[in-house]
Amino acid sequence: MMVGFTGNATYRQLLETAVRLIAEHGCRNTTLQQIMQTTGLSKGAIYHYVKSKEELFGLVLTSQVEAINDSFQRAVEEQGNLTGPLAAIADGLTKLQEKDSVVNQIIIYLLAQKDKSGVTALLQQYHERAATAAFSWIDMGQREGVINPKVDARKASEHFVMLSYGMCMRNMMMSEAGESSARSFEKEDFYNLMLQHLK
Amino acid sequence: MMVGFTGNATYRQLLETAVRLIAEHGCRNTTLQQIMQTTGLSKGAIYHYVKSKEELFGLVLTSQVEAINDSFQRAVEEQGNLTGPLAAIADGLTKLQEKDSVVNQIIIYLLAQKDKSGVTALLQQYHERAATAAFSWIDMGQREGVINPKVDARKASEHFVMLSYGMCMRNMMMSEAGESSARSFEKEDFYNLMLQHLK
Amino acid sequence: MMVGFTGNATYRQLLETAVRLIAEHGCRNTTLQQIMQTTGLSKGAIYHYVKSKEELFGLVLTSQVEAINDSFQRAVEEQGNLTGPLAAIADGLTKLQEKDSVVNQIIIYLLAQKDKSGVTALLQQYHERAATAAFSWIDMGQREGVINPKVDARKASEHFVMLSYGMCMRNMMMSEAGESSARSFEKEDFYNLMLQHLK
Amino acid sequence: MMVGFTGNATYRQLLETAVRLIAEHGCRNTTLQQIMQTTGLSKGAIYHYVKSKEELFGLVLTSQVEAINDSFQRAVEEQGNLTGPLAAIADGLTKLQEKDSVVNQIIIYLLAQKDKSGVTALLQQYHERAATAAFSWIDMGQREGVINPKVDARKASEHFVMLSYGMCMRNMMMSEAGESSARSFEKEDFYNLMLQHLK
DNA sequence: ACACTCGGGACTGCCCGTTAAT
DNA sequence: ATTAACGGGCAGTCCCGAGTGT
Repeated sequence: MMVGFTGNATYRQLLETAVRLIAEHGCRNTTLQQIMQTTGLSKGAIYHYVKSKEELFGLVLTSQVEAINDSFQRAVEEQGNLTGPLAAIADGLTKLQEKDSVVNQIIIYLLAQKDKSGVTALLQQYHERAATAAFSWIDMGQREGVINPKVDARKASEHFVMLSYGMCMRNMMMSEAGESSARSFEKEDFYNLMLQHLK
Repeated sequence: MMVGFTGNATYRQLLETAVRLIAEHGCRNTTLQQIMQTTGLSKGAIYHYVKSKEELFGLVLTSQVEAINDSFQRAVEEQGNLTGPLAAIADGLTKLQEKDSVVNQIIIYLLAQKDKSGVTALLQQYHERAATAAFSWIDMGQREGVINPKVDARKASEHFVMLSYGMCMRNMMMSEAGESSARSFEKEDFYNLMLQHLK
Repeated sequence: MMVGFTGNATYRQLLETAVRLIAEHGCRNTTLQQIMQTTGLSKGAIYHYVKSKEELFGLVLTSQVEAINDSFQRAVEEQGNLTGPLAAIADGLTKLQEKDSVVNQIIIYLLAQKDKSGVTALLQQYHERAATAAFSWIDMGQREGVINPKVDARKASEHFVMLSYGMCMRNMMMSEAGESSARSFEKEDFYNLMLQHLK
Repeated sequence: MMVGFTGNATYRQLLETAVRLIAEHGCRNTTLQQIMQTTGLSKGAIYHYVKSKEELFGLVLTSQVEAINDSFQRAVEEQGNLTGPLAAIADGLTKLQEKDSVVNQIIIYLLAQKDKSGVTALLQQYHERAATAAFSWIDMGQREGVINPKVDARKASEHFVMLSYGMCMRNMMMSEAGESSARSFEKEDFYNLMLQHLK
């Protein structure tokens, strides 16, 4: 269903509106009525493109991930302006978990209703995509000699993705907290951890 | 509001029923109507004890965590029947993330609506509790000499909690998946990782 | 669910409004929104009393049947002003099938969605009630000597109910028809038929 | 609109699919989407042949009736293998009311929305067709001397059709019932009744 | 203080039909 | 003559508060 619409104007409008509303009000508060009102589309029109609110959000999810991956590839190609692929990787991964990024909000939103048919598929799709992306990044690093070739790229990528999930959850939980003792594990810690493993 | 009811019969019935229904149907599908029907209580009666569905679930959450921590303490006291405190720690942490445990379901459920007033507090409460528990476990290990005293117990505990969050999310996402290449990171990997860090 | 509300004011208002709206616009066009608007009640209020639109209509159905039966009993008690119990019976039965009576509209409406859970029960309930009413009428006639005691009251009552159903359907089908050749079977034919059987 | 398509392939596919889906899921649950999906036709294509769901179902109705009448004519021609035209008539009429036959489901479905424009016409059409069929059957019986020539064929046919309607409704209501006391009026009773009247 | 009935408002999913484009 | 796109409408579900009685 998602195929073929990619270039459609209203379809893109739908996705963009969803992103904006989610960023503004969160997933749960982004109702179909708001989307209808903002886009000017009717309920039937929306249901012509997506078959549920969840699918819409899932589509937003993948599109965002795609964008992040693209920006990573571009960053690598431009090279040099980053302190090396390693930093790019760290940056790519952390981008996936910024406290209240749309991506994470959607993941949690979907996770909370994975009993609904179809939702699990969306989530697995995302995980697979994220894991392979991380894998390709590490692999690229190994070819270029910046990452120890002995490390199991597969396991390491899974490990990093999981860490990123963990940071996401923790950050969501601690957002707006005192931040005092909470700030004990941050981006740089994540970066160091990675270095330790990839040397 | 939660104080003073702890010993009340109907209050306990409420919690137990909630646990059972969540385990059976998941958080989202556990509606107030079902709880009403199962307990025989009326809507108003329930709201007399808890002021929202979220609070109820939060109460369930902490009660469950309490139970897990107790069982950990007991396990340590009995000692010997486990291969050492380290294994007990790993066990304690993994218990917090078994695929579809009630605890994790509730966490995700709450996380998905942390914009609601009060929910964030519940989550922070949980995180703090989990982190301090992990900290106390590591600390205990260091005193007994099984864990390298040089490691920063604070950071390590945060790290482990995050890893446990990550595994939780990944497992929820991949549940019912082909499990073929998915089984690349499991309990033993977690255990090894811990050993590496704590030596 | 219907028990206990019988005396409630809003509940009665609900039923009465339903009857009126059905009589005016038909079952299908009587939407919940109209009911809400007319009664001034909210959706939640309505669903507090009935658990579906069908149940509401079913409740209307039985209440109407009850009313008809009552009016029959009263007619018999007053006696004399009718040409005898027989005519009263004929009148009672025909009242159940006046072309566009609310009763028949509801029956058809429910019949058209008897696949929905609970609807079948409502219909059986109605049929049973109607059949036993007819039976009691015939029985009463036999005791008073106006009806041949040899006839099987059970069978005859079923027969009459079925005939009444048939007339209902036919009349609904032919309503607004030319009425020319269509008027070949009417109330008096029904009356004669009954006489023939009951002598 | 229905004229001219009779021989068309996709048109026939449409009808057949409708019959099958109705037989499987009932009228109400046979949605346009299902028909689209099963036939592979698009919404526009379907609406090119019929101008509403009701018309489609009406078309199915008449086609089915036609088929029944044909089978009756064939049965009469073969003669002898039946105990006489009378039995054939009874058989023909009862075939029109088998509990959950597609025919009756459609009739009820249409009856429930006879307020819609055009639906009444479809129903009258059906009734007329059924009544004249019954009339011709009785007439045929009188010419062959098996039916008392004194009976008013017109009235009798109307009577029988109505009885058949009544049985249809009753059977639909009582389907899946205890069948204990319900089984008081069945096919043979119907047959006897006919004999009584036609002698 | 405690318990509950009664009522309110919001939202999702679904479905049928029509219009513009080809 | 076939399709994609779109428009509205409706039922059912849910969580919750306001008012009532005890």
